Amino acid sequence: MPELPEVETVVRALRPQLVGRTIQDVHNTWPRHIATPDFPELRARVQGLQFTSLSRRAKYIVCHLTEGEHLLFHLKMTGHLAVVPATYPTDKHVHTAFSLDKGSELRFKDPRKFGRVYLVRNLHELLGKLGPEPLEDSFTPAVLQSRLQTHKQAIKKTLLDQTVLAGIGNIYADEALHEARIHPTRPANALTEAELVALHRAIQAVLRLGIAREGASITNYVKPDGSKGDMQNAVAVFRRTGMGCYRCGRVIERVVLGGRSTHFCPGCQT
DNA sequence: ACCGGAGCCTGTTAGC
DNA sequence: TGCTAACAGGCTCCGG
Repeated sequence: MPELPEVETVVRALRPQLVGRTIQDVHNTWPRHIATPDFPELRARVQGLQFTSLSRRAKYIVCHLTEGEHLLFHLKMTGHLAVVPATYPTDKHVHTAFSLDKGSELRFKDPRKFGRVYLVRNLHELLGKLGPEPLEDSFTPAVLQSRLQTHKQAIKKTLLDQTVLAGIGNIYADEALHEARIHPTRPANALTEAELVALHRAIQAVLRLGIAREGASITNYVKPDGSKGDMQNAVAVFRRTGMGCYRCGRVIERVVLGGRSTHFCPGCQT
């Protein structure tokens, strides 16, 4: 489900619902849902702790708790987080739930079971290898160039590497390359100066548009309240195979790169 | 060191 | 309609 804009949307929705809440208990029906530590230890360590703030790093949702603890969630493909009244009907795909004060519950459901929960004191252990955040001011065309120059593989594949750049996934990689008019199979370290500037601008533009439209509800993703985002109505190439390019009219093609569907316009991406 | 492919999972959809 | 195969927005591990 989620890439940077979707995860950012989730964080923004959960923040006012979680900050100030206290965790009273944790329930788990599928132990592997919790990556670290094991469930009994996680349960013991978070009981009584309070959410002090929420942030996002790459595609991780980071909950800062009292006592120096950090509760992280990765939604992977189909994860969904929501704060609901404890009396709200349950769903068979909720694998981990946090009972909060004031009768509410934070529920993590995930039909495909790829998503994970982490509890760490040291954030760097988990997040240290991630590349730069593409929407921060410090992310410049020169930074993009330095991140790409050691990668000769296809630019599409490189954009999905979270240690190169954080937060981009399959939708926004395809969209950014189309916006920048760059063919997805071009070697990452062979982009021209002008292309690097265009790609930098395109990455920021598509991610900002995705956030403004509260994410792309194409297959699974919905916001914490269950409603859809709007980015699916603004994509230029993603899952538009066989349809006309809005810019040049050529038919959008699909190829598989690094095992992932890749959509591009053969007319204006070179 | 790099690259492709399998694996993790279940649900939905496309095709016969 | 019903079965099967392909596919899914992520990421890690493994072997060549």
